[in-house]
Amino acid sequence: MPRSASRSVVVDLIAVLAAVTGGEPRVMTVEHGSALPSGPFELAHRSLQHGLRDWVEQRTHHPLGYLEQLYTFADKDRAGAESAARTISISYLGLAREQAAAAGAAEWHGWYEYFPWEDHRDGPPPVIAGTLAPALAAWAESAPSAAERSHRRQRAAISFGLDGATWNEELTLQRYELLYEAGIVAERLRREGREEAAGAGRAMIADHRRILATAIARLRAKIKYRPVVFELMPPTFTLLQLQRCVEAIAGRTLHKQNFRRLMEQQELVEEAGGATTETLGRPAKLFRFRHAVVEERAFAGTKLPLARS
Amino acid sequence: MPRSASRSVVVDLIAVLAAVTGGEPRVMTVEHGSALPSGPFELAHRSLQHGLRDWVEQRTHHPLGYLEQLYTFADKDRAGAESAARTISISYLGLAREQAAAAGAAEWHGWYEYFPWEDHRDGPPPVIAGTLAPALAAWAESAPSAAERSHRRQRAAISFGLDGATWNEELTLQRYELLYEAGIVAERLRREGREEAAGAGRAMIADHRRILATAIARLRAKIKYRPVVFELMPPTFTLLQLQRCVEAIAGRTLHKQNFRRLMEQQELVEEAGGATTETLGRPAKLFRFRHAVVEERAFAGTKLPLARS
DNA sequence: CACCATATGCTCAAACTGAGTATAGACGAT
DNA sequence: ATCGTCTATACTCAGTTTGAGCATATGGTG
Repeated sequence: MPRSASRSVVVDLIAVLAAVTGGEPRVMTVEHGSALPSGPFELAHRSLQHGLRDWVEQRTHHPLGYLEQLYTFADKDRAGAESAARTISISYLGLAREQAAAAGAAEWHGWYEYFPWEDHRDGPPPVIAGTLAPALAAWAESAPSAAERSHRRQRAAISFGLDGATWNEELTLQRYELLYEAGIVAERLRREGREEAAGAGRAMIADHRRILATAIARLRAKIKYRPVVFELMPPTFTLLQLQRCVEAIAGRTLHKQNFRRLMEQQELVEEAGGATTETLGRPAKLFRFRHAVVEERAFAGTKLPLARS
Repeated sequence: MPRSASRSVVVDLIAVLAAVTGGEPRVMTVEHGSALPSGPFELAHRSLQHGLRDWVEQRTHHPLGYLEQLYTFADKDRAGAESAARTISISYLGLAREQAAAAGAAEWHGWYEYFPWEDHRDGPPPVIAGTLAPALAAWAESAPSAAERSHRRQRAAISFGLDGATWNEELTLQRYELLYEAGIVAERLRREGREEAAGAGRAMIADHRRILATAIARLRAKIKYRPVVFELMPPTFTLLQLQRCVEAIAGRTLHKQNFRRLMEQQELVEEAGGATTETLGRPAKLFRFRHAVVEERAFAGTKLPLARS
């Protein structure tokens, strides 16, 4: 593998900016919700991270709390027939607070518009049993061999929690890719010049919806072992607001008492004094995030059965 | 952020190929251990992943079990003074089996050569107390303000498990970056034209050691919630061999009985029949990985306190 | 002032985890 | 032949964590 320069490659950045407002997770879009914000890779910036941060903060007029690299997409056929040149897209996931999301002329769209099957907060959404499950079943049956049919059925069942399998909210990307492979989402049909299907969520240009699926999957996984939720919250909040925010992202409901216990025993929050009066019922205490713990503790991932030293 | 093409960008791929042989984790290198294998981004391949896989398999003459994208590095000053053009490096982490690692003319180096402070299998390595801790303390004391001094001390203590803090094996990248910032690793000193320090591990060209640190951190985290160890094992193995492999990667020892229980209750392995005679003492049963479980189960990440539906 | 809605606290059993002790099977030395 | 050593495998147990219920506090509303 000799070292030689490969030119004529276009590099751009794509940002998935997420916020939770009014109990709904939203993503910043352009082109009336059909694309994620993107732009050329600027040579001027010291680092990718800095360039993107500057650009985002300029656009939202608010500091951006959290930013991490998501994935670099470079498959040959990802842009569809639209572009001839090879494009590499480096995507980032950013988290913004409520106020930031509300302000400015930026377009924010609820991310379940694009993935209606991902919101299980009120139980399994009807689109699964009504549209997706039958379409996936048809796709499975259309396989050439019996082995392949069985394999497809199993993949569909595991991804979508069918046939008694339990729903796993972290499989967002696998689910989207399965629907793409099965020809159920519009992006795939569009590629092949066919009619667009209804009921499989709102489409985006190129592979932007796949990038959004990647972001959702990453955030759903991350929220469980790093205290990133707080990047989405206002300075003070009630525990229920915090729980609602996690639920919005995870797309499922949590056990209230256990969620509280978890927050308290991890010492991630402290009372900020005061209480909300806006809500009905007994007023809830206000809390704030203990920034100190992030520094004090190195948030470990999961555990291995360690031996004592 | 108008759409416009940015040319004159060099894109290349860097592979971190890991294997565990003889209880030591190793990484494939070129240039006598001073660089990771890399090459230009080929436009011909259908996808990044495919291109890299072909190249690696050609080189090692063995199928590559696992391959995932690691990170895309694009900071302006990462290549040092050596290169004028802006380079983007897309790095991948691949796992190879023992045989693959042993065969061929490829150079494999133990990764603890580069990170001697990361191997805690025989307790905290002497290099920490002997070299790193004093150097970090000096660096902390050299800070201009008291607040900064205290902050530096805390960072060092948490990263390296000093002052009673517990060692967290997943912080490999943070530790390397801290040592870089403190001017303790050779890469930093080299940049500034100073003498190279001894005892802080073997250096690599450009930012290759940082990329290796990223790979180690990722693998250490991943091994806990995805069954990727098996990609490093031969077809059949004893449970102790499996444990030694995990220990080699994690850089710490595990509790034997609990490790076994974990393996068995997760049904990740099944008896392959037969036993090893090579070892002293009672022969150990041979096991094989149950590939089926990967398909059957969607390996969830960590847990949230879910409510029943 | 009863009632409603939400917040917060308490309890308990099932599951999981860390870690110890005991037994089994092969080999070599006495 | 037997004993000791070494490793593998099995059993046990207490402390902790988790899932989930019930109970009580505290405000507003009719």
